[in-house]
Amino acid sequence: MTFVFNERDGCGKCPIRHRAICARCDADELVRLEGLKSYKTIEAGQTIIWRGDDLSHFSSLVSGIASLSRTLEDGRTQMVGLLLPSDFIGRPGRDVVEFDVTAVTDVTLCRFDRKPFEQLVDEIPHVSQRMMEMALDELDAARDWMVLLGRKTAREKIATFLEMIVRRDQTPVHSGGQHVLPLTREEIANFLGLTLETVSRQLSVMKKDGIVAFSDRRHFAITDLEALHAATGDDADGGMII
Amino acid sequence: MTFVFNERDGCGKCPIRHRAICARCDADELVRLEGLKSYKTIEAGQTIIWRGDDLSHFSSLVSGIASLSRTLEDGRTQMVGLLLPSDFIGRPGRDVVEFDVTAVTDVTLCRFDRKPFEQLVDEIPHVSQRMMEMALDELDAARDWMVLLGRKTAREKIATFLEMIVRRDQTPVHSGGQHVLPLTREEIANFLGLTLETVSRQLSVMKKDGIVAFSDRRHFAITDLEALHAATGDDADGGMII
DNA sequence: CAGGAACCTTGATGTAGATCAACCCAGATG
DNA sequence: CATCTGGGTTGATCTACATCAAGGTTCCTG
Repeated sequence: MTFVFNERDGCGKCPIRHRAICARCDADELVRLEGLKSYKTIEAGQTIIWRGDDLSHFSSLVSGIASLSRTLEDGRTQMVGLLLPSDFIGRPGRDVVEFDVTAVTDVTLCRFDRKPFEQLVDEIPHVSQRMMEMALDELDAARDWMVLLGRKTAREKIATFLEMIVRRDQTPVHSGGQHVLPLTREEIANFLGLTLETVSRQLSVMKKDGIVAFSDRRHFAITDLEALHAATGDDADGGMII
Repeated sequence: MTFVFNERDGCGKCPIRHRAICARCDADELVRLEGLKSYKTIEAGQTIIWRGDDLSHFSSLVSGIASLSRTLEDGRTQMVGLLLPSDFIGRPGRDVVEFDVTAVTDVTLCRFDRKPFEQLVDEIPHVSQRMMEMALDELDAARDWMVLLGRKTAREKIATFLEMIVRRDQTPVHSGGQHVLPLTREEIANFLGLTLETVSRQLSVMKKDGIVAFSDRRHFAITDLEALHAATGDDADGGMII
């Protein structure tokens, strides 16, 4: 399966040098992989890996956004994760992907071969510790999302989604409170277990309620953060990890 | 957060000796924790840990079934995982639980203190490797469940649930194809993101369809496995990991 | 063995969100 | 500049599931 990890405090450059892989490893240890890396770019909309494909190498997202999803035979699709820069595709121990990985925007990957990577995991204990922690964080996030999918109303789903986008937005100086909405209405729907019409309607309602303001289809600002949070259905402290 | 791992090939005794913790560690390494373990039993229905509680020790399920769930302020609750014997409660690196852990049946735990366990993870590389792999398996399972919660119909949810119960049933000789249903209708509903009435109705429909037969409220047999699978909405190969 | 209590089933009705459909708008393309 | 295309909005209608409600079982307890 695809394993995704999150490390937003990296340098933004090639993740081989990232704290993502190991905050405690010294340079020597990480240099081992340098020679094996290669870059690849994928256009928005293209599928990076299909469910069931062989996982010949590991990749780390350098730039762009990708999604992890599954589509049932009749076309219903559910997104199960969003990959942001420094997230990771591939997992040690399994050689087949369980979900489709698709480029949401143009994407650059830094790839390296499986074998040497697995060896790294095997030989450098910090790496598997780090990956364990990250897998556990992802697991928490997935379970939070299960609560959303199973029990939240359309409005709560949208509010939770917007709050998540805002929380994850790393835009240095949040330019006038403006945030980018990286997904189409349909993609949001597939993320939230809704239809695109419901997403559109609920966003309209929240505009009328004075919670969000769209300057354009892809850019919004939160005009009432309190109200947004109240609309999520979560309690004060509770928060997703991702 | 609570981390759960699955190792069905253990000895069924105290998990300290389990392959669950480390298949590759030698006896000496594992013996270190032996002195620290203590047992605790919890009655069915009791909460083992509340969300937000301090995680003073790690536990491993010796017998019984527990659930992992979250309840929203207004009472809606969503189960996010089922813990079976040899599953694990607690995770290195975080000291607070993100979900409620509740005993579904009477439960016996084998507990040991956090600090020594974290040290074990730190010092014995196989352990964190093993835990990473298990966390990744859980992650796959959680994502499969997200597809169910977000996109499947009530009937598909029930069918998937029954299929999962059957797959996980370790009963040595599946006594006449009989399986135990360990959850009440309400618990099933909370697992599947439904109401208990819908669960009851869909089970009735599947009885009429000749897919399941209940000998009693808690015991059933699958009378048409083909049809059961067809009703799950999954494709032929696709399967949950758990 | 009588009386609860917890659990389950089934029916009637309500409703959130899906589905179907028409139209709008912005950016690409010739 | 016209037109086309891929989103996006908004309305009308439908439906799967929730909600409300009334029994029915099973099992526990005195």
